[in-house]
Amino acid sequence: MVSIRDISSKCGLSVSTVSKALNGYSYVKEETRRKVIETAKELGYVPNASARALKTNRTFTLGILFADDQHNGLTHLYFSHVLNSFKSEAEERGYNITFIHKRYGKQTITLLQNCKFRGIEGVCIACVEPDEPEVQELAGSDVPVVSIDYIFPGCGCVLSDNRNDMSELVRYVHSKGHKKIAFVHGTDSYVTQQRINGYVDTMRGLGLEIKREYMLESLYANPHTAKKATEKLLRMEDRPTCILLPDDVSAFGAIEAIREAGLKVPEDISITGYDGVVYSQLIYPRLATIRQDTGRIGREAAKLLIFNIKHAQNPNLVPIVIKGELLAEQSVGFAR
Amino acid sequence: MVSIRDISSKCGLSVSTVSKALNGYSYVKEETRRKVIETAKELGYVPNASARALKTNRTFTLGILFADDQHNGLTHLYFSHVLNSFKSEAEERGYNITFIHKRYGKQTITLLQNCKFRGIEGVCIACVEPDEPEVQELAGSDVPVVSIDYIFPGCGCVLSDNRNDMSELVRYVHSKGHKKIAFVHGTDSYVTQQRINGYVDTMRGLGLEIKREYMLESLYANPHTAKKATEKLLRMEDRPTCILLPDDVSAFGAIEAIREAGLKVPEDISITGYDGVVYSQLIYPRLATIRQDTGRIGREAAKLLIFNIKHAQNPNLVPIVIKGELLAEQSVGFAR
DNA sequence: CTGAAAGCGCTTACAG
DNA sequence: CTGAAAGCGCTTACAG
Repeated sequence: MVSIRDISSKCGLSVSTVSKALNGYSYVKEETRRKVIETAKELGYVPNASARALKTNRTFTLGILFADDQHNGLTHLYFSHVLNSFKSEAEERGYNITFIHKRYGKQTITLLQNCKFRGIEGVCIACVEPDEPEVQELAGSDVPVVSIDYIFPGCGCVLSDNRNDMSELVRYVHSKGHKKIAFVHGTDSYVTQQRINGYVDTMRGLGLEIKREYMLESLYANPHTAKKATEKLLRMEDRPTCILLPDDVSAFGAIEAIREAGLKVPEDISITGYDGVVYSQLIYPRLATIRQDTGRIGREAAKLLIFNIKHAQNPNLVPIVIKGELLAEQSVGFAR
Repeated sequence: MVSIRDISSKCGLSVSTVSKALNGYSYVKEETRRKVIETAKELGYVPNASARALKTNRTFTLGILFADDQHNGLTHLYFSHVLNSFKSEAEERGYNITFIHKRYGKQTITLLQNCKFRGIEGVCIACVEPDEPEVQELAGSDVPVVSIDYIFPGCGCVLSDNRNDMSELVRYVHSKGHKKIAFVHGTDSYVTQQRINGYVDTMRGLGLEIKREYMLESLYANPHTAKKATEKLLRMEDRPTCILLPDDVSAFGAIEAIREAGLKVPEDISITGYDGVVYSQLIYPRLATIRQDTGRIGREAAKLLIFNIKHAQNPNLVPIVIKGELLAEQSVGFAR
């Protein structure tokens, strides 16, 4: 590997001058700079990130912590979109992306130790069990953290506008004449709380009855538990005319249950999804849903994290809320 | 940050002894080792990866190059699954994962330079425009490369068994009585070539006519171009009784075209997908398709890459072929 | 079994 | 504008 020293001897200059010329700092005679750069190219010089990091204490590396309760990880349709835009934005700003894990050779260390070890400058936490002690430790450490769809005290965060988006969804369904609106919600979490609040308050505001039996729990992104919940709702004497599902994948499960019951969407019963993944718009009937602006969520998260790295003494902790978009599609019909 | 030097002074030992004790090499008195480890824990010592890498020339970091022609990147359903298992396997073996890109601060460098700069030990190339000069440069360099679904000369690779899987699909469709089998294939690539070969040879072997008009090109993972191609096939006088699509996402486009033509799957026309993504089994009719073993593909790629890093002088370049699984589902009916 | 010394490749005050 | 020197935190022959 050719080093700065090779350039220096070839040019007859000191190592420090070469370093300055290469990095464009301080005063270096234009001619000298040109000669150095030319020689570097000629020799195929590539700097050594480890050496630089050791000296400057900067790695320009952001970590991603990314694992949901069902271990979908990267295959989670919603979060893979968020991650994708996070990555683009971060790379554009000169940062590298890596994944945080617990391995250290053949041993196991904590997530925080892994970050320290590798000199990771900041971490984006998404789609993770926030109650895990190691995640808490990381979020409470001096490593800047930005979370998505969850609030860690003292950390920046980007949130989708669950409460208001949910409210909009309920109002839309109501505008189609529905009064008996069931809500199959995800398991308990910050997001779920927000959505339940949006649902309950809006129902109340519209003067609609909130039936305890109309609110069922199901795992996120799990069509099977969603199917079960839907079946339960369909069996009720006074069954709902519309079912709100926790996400689009769950909606696929609901559709299956409805079809197996010999019913049709939206003629016999209406449903909605959540997230607005591409598949929800490729089926018939197209799914009424909330399309999350995953591009903005990821980009804002990257920007915020980088900002907070630069302003570690005075980070921006105000939640950034990203509004979703109602897709008023075919799976909601007029209530009869 | 507490360093090895802090431990050494606290213990009254030399830095070298501390290093040896911590790393478990060479002879260190058991008592000494215990004292060092205890003090390290007490002080909250975490090693410095940059310093170690600078000295040992090893980063234990694998790079991912990952961008398809349509810039789906991480959101590509098939490849995100492959990546997910690649990541698990690599991390279990003590390697870190990062993404390769062209940024160097505010400047742009080549992919190979980025790898050299960051000391990346090996790269997994997936879902990329293999003809790009920078990708070629990387694949032809001394950095070990493993590719997925593509063969770079001199590099290891993991391939799905496109030719045989395609053949199995055609034979399955034929077993249901279909003779007029159209093939909407993806744009030209290694994978496409293999599948076309599988299609053509099997059709021929079954004594079926191969109509030039039955073979149409469409972008991968693009429901819109697939829909267009399907519409074209449906308008033909002598239209096919079954259409093979390039992937499951495309199949969604085909289904739309068929529905809009007032026809039904599989009663009026049969279709198949490819890849076996989860959504293909959540719709009605469930999609007949080839389910790729993305878990194995990713794991084998990681294992192979790590093997080739360790055996750089004598790498394993024999393609690893991973068979898919035929899902004989509802979207193919009996030909009338 | 332990330690002194060199050095990985770079950056950066400091002096000139 | 240029250079000598120190040092980032670690590992590793080598000597004892």
